[in-house]
Amino acid sequence: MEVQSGSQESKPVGTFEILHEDRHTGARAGRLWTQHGVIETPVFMPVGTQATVKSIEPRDLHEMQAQVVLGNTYHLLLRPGMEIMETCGGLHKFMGWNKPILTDRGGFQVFSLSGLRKIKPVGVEFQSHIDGARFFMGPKESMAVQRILGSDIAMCFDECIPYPCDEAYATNAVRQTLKWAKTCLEQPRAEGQLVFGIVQGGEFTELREYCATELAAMGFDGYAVGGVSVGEPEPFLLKGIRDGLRKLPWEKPHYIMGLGDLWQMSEAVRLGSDMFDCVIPTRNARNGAAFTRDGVYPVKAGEFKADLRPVEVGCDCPCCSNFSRAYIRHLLNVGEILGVRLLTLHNLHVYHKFMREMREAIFADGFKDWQEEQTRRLRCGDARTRGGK
RNA sequence: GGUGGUUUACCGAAGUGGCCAACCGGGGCAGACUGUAAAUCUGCUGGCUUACGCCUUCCUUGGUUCGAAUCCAAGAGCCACCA
Repeated sequence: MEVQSGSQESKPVGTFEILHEDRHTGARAGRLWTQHGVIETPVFMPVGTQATVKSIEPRDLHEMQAQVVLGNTYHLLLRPGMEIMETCGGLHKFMGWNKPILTDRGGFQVFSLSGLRKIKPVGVEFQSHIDGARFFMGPKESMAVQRILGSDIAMCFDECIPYPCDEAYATNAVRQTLKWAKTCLEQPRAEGQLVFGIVQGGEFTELREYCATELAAMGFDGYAVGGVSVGEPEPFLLKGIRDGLRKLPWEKPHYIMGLGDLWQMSEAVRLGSDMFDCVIPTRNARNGAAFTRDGVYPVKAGEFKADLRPVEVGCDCPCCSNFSRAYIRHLLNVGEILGVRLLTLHNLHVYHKFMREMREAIFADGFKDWQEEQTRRLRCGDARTRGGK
């Protein structure tokens, strides 16, 4: 089937076009055609684990020009459950979002809920974090759930290992991941649903290269690098990305899972990555952190008690256009939900703008300079005093 | 005017002779957060110190005691009832 883009063009679902490659780096700007529309890359995908990007709604997402959001297999299977999801006609209809959705496969919960599961050859025995009920999820179950969810991009069920992790364990996890990837690929899917394979391998270069090579041979619609940003020091994180990308087909979309530090994303783009997701801008907003192009700062801090400047000077998001730091700080400190919502809007706005600028810089063959400038600001800038008085 | 009660750190509130620089809430401050068990979690919240520790504290003053936030006396503030 074919999809229409903003212009009158149309291409088959699953097509990934690299529109331009930066002349001086590995960065590229592209377009991924999905069942629910075109995704322009590099792209940041807000995380909407439980069928909502916490505290905001689709209208907000459209306004900030979000192109695709995440949903989570594990969490949505537990609640509301697939019977209801089927009745409601899938995740798009259920949550009122008509643009692309990528569903995470529940494999991350193998990592994040490590105390509540047992890994077996055919899948993972989970114990629900809600009521303790035991249930099983393997590649087949995960894909079945993602089919019902009807996401545009389904992720392969895999084993995400922690950091640190010894080589023997990592090797075994890669073996498992590859076996499950093959099974996933054989499962029935929703109409137009793409499937991405996930490279694991921890900090071990050969393992990651091996995993990537094997996955590439299976022929996925796109590829993800997983097992990064699981608490490892930044040099290991970047190494994991480089190792993961090295053997992947260059012409397919590259998704770095869970990566959400602005500078780290720019670095990953420089190496040839296209897609990112992360809870940082949303979760940290709820915890009072304001993201700016000059770094992060806690708006909750007392020094902003009477600060009339917007959260970020020069920002045109709904939060900064209308409200002061003093007000946002007040809302957060008295526990008013509006504070959380406004700061979430701001942070996501910053993220999306960052991605759009990256894309422009790539088209202009100026990615290197752009990134250097951003690095200076993000890592050495003073977020708190941005814009002077 | 009389009788009874009460007074603890920013607020509330434990503690009623040594284990008390004083439990616990709230508030305040700081930090953490990378595919969401997260509008969460951690630390600090008398002074000086990185810390060990030292110093000054539980309304005020005086006393009892080896030792007092804790017991006694007087005073002050607040509360209740009686006149």
